Order: sequence, then C-alpha cells, then structure tokens
Amino acid sequence: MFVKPMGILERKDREKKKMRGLILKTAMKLFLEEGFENVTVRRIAERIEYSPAAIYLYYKDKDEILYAIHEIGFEKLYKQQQTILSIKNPWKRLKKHGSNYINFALENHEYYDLMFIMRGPAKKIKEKEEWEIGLRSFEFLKKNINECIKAGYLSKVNLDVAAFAFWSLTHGIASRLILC
Amino acid sequence: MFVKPMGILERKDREKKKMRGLILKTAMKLFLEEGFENVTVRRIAERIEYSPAAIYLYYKDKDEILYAIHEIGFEKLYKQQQTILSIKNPWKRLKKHGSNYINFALENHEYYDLMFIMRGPAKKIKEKEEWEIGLRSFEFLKKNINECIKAGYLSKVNLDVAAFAFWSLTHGIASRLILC
Amino acid sequence: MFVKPMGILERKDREKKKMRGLILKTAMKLFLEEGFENVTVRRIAERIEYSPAAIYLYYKDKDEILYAIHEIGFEKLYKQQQTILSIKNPWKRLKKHGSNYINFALENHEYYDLMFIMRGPAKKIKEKEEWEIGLRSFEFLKKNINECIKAGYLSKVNLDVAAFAFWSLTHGIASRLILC
Amino acid sequence: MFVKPMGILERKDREKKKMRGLILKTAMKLFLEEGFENVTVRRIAERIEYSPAAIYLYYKDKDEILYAIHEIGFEKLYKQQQTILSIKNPWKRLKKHGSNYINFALENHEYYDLMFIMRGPAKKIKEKEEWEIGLRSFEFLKKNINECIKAGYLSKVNLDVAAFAFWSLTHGIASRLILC
DNA sequence: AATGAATGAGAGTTCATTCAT
DNA sequence: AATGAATGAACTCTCATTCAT
Repeated sequence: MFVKPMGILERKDREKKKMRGLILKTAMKLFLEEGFENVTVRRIAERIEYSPAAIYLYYKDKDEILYAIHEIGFEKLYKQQQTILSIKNPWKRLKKHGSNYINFALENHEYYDLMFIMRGPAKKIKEKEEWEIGLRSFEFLKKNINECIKAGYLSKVNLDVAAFAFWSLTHGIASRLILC
Repeated sequence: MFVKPMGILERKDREKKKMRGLILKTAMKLFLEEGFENVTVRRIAERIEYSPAAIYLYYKDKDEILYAIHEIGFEKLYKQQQTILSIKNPWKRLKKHGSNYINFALENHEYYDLMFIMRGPAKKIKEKEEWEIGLRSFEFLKKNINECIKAGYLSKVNLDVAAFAFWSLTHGIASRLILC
Repeated sequence: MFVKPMGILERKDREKKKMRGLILKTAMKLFLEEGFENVTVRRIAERIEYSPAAIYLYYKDKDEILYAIHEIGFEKLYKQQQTILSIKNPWKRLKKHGSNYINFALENHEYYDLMFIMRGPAKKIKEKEEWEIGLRSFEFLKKNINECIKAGYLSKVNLDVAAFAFWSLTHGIASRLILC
Repeated sequence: MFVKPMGILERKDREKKKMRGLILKTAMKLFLEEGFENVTVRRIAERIEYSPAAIYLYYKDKDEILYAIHEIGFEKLYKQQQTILSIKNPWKRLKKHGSNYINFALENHEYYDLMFIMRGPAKKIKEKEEWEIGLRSFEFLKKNINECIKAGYLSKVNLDVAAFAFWSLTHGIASRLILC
C-alpha cells in the first residue's frame, strides 16, 4: 500500500477544519443577522455557496452545528475574561471582570441570547461536556474573588456563594440592559 | 339604513375580546407545556377547536400573537409582585420581593425564557409600548426600595441605580439557577 | 349557530371520499407503471395536479396510503372470488376458484407483488385489522371445500389443512408463473 | 513497451473477483440483516471499509449489484437442494426436497422476498440469463420426480407439469407461511 | 487502485397563510 | 363568524453518482 506523505494528510486535515470553521462562522453570522429561526442548513449552505448535502460531510446533523456554536459562545466569553489577567491589583481586576462581562454581553449581545435560546435545540447532545466550559469561567471568577479576599479587599465568605452572587449580579445587569 | 343599537356592538366587542383572550391563553399554555417551537397557529386552533383560519379573524398574524404572549409574561410577573403589598414592614417586603421574583422564575421557568426567546419574533412589532409593562414592575420595585430608605433600612442612594442593581441581582440569580 | 343543510355536508363528504379515492388510484397507477420505489407523495401529487401538501389533508402520512392500497389489493381479490358463487356444482366451483385465483394473479400481476412488497413499509400500521380481509378470502375457500366434501367430491379432511394446501398450490402456481 | 507477464494479470483478475465477491457478500448480509431499503452503496462501502466510490470500480452501478444478489439467492437455493443427493430412496428424497424447500424459505425468509422485491430494480438488466439458474433448480426437481416414477412411487405423468405443480405447492406453502 | 469532496435530485413532512363559500 | 381546501415555501436529511487527485 502506498502511504501518503504526512504533508498531504495534514493539508487535508487543515482543510477539513477550515471548512468546519467556515460552516460555524456562517451559522453564527446567520444567527446574529437573521435570528435563530433563520439558521437552517440550507441557508448556511447557500451562504458558503455549497450544496446543503455538503454540510453533512462536516457535521452529522443540524444539532451538532448548533451545539458547536453554543460552545463557541462560552469559549469566546472565557477568552475575553482571560484578558484581565494582566491587571495585578485583584480588586481592580475583579471590577474589570464585572464590567468586562457586561460589555461582552452588550457588544456581542446575540451571543448572550444564544446560550439561552440554544438550550432547547441543543440540549439533546452532550449535556455534560457542555458545562465544562461554563464551569471554567466560573472557576476563574472564584480565583479572582479568592485573591481579593486574600488581599483584604473582601471579608472572608464562602467562595462559591460569593462567585455565584457576583456572576448573578453581572449576568443580571447584562441581561437587563440587553432587554432595554 | 339600519344602525345597530349599542348593545349589539358591545356584545360583539366583548365576544371578540373573549376570543382573543382564549387564543392567547391557549398559545401561552402551549408555550409552557410544549415549548416555543410547538407554538404554531395550527396547534392553537386545534386546542380551542377552531379552524386555523379562524385565528386570523382575531390576530393579523402569528407575530401579533407572540407579541401578546410576551406581554402576558410581564403582566403575570407584575401581578405576582403585587401580592407582597400586604407585608407592612418595608424591609421584609423588599426581601420578599426578591425571593418572590426568584421563585417566580424557577416555578414558571419557561416564562423567563419567553422574554428572551420571544424577542426575536416579536421585535418586529410595537417595541415601545412593550416596556410600559416592564417599567411598571420597575416602578413598583423603586417604591419598595424608597420606603426602605425612608424607614431607615437602607442608606440614601439613587433610587434608579439601587432598583436596577436589585433587579439585576435577583434576575441574575434566577437565570443562573434556571441554567443549572 | 347555523346548521348546514344535509345536502352540503353530504356533498363535502362525497368529495372528500372522491379525493381519497383519486389519491389511491393514482398511487396504484404509479405503482403499476413505475414500480414501488416511484410511489412517492410528490409523484402522486404531481399526477393529480395538486400540491404535495394537499395529500396530507386526506392521508396522515405515506404509510396510510400504502396501507390503503394494500387493503385494496385484498379487497379486489375477494370481490373477484365472489363471482364464482353462481356456479352451483361445488367441484366445478372449486376448480374455478383455483383458475380464477391464478388468472387474477396473472392479470393484475402487480397486485400480487404489492401484497408482498408492501409488507415491509406497511407493516407499521394496523397489523391486526389487515388480515381480516385476507382471512375472509380464506374462509370463503374453506366453505367451498367443505361443500365439495359434503357433495362427495373430496374425502373428509381437516378443512383448514385442505384450504391451506389448496391456497398454497394456487398461490404457488401463480407466483411461479409471474416470475417467468 | 513492457507487456505484463501472465502471472500479474491473473493475480489482478483474481483480486478483482475477490473484491466483487466481498461486495456481494456484504450487500447480501445487509439485505438479510436490515432489509431491502437499507441496501445502499454507502452502507456496503462502510461495512467493507472502503469508500463508496471504490464500489464503482467493481460494479457499474447499484442495479448491477442488486442483480448479482438476486442471482445469489437462486444459487443458494440450488446449493441447498443438492444436499439431498445423499438420500438414495427417490421417494424419500423427493419428500425431503419439499420439506427442505420450505425450511429454506422459512429460515432465510428474506431470500424469498428478495426474488420478488428485486425484480423491480433488477429487471432492467439481463433478463434472459437470469433464469438459467432458476431452471437449474427446476431440472433438478424434474430428475428427482423422474426417478420416483421409475421406481414406481409415482404414476407416469408429464414431467414438466408434475415438477411445476410440486414446486408450486412447496413454494406456495412457503410463501403463505412467511406471510402469516 | 482508491478516495475525499462534492453535488443534484429528491425524499417525507410541516408551516403560515389565503380565499371562496 | 367561521371554515375547508389548498398551497408555496421551507424544512432536515439521504442517496447514487462523479471526478480530480
């Protein structure tokens, strides 16, 4: 048997990933521009100028696409949160954490919806794994709060409770603002 | 020409309103029991044992129904909030306000989704009016907080800011709890 | 409420039945002319110059159509078998029964296939009821054989066994002939 | 020019045949295990761990595969019939012939369907050749019956008629049993 | 020899909506 | 006031097949 040189396989792999990315990006765009109900396999295919059938070469079904978008939402949030790591003062950092969160929600405000709206359709798949990503953000927040406590900016409280309250507040503010 | 006496016109009007109410209530039920994607004109018609075409005699199109449901969500919330009026002590009342809100969200947790999910389809119509209802709830909260301040339970702060923060917190807690 | 006069309701009913009949006849024709795999909802609709959606006003789904066709096959067979009732002599009648069966199979030879081929797709529905029709034909055969026995043309045997053997023979001949 | 030595060509030929066999066997398995409608080029390819496109290197199209399967059905039947050759007594052998046939039909009962169901798709190709195989089985039966006659177990009758009737009976019994 | 990528065609089905009656 | 009948447009998804590599 003829074994293909690494280069080719890698290129194919890269291209496959690129295509998957393209599909996702397109689905996302559709979601942002035209709302959830207009995210259809056909519309995605149309936009990337492929046949609908082609989509199914990269994703098993529509749900898998929805789930992937969902994931990206959380990923994106997490990434954005990491940008505050450069702030040394924990109290300032925590405040930035909050304002960041709200800004994120306002700026990408459809992403926010996405996490809620998608719950319905996407709940069918991989419900466990999904939250690993969500929890990562939560852990990050806890670490921030903990450092505030250690530095004396906050009195000693249960970390989980504090983090939950903090997130609730920012999340609440964000969603309220979006609603207006 | 024969001019219809007031009585008849009024009756007709009453009946029209009744029917509109029935449609809405049914749509609402459908939404709560079977989720957003199962709220279809047909299903509504089926449940009230009318033909789908009949629906269109009372609502211009599906969006108009969705919008109305949306409104009902806020209405319901407002009603529930009014039940705390019997509590005389303003501080206790405020606390009850918060726990009430969260309970409401958890118990009817689809209502919460409704406000987000519906925004998409319903945003096409009457975006201004909608918030009168939302604001009413907000005003109610402000009044509560104000009384807490007057009674010395809270230090003097900007009412709008305080109310907004309060709502955000409860709202945030509620939505976070629902998501888990 | 205004109660529609009998005439109108009856006409509507007639028309509904006519349409159902038309759909079935068309499906049958398609089956005969173009084979099982070409019996599709769309093709049926095309032929009767209706929209595909219209079909669903008369039949719940494709299976219901297939089942109905299936039924017709047995019905038709039964009807044809009844024509021999005019033959008084039971032995002659039984012989005619056999040749009739084979002729039926050869003349409408796709009907024969239908009973087999349809088994797959149509088995999902109403499996009990289905055989009432098949059994009716079987009972008819038993009666014929019994009369032959009573008239001394056949020695006394178990009726079910005899009928089964007889049917098997004719059925076997028919299917063999069709296969050639 | 370099002319390939016989050995290589032969090996290639052998390999080609092997692959064709593999495809057929797999299609057959699919047919038996999952029914006609699940015999798809993709599924076959999946099972043999080749790409769908590879199939087309060995068979022109799907119909050609279906036809070949058809053929295998008859082949298998024939093979099974040969097993009774060891029975010396012709009358016993004939009886075994019958029960064998019925057992065959019941045990592999999808094979039976195959002969009917496949007619549709496969009728497009090579209609003549096909029956050589069927006839072989028939000739075998005739031989059996003839020996029964010679041995005095059966009165002298037209061989073709007798064989046809015999086959019809067994075939009929089998198919009736399957249908129940 | 074998395949990955792609597609056109088509499947069954459902929906919001209209219109003559 | 109400409806039965109908439809166009869309949906997700699968299939046999081709072709450049």
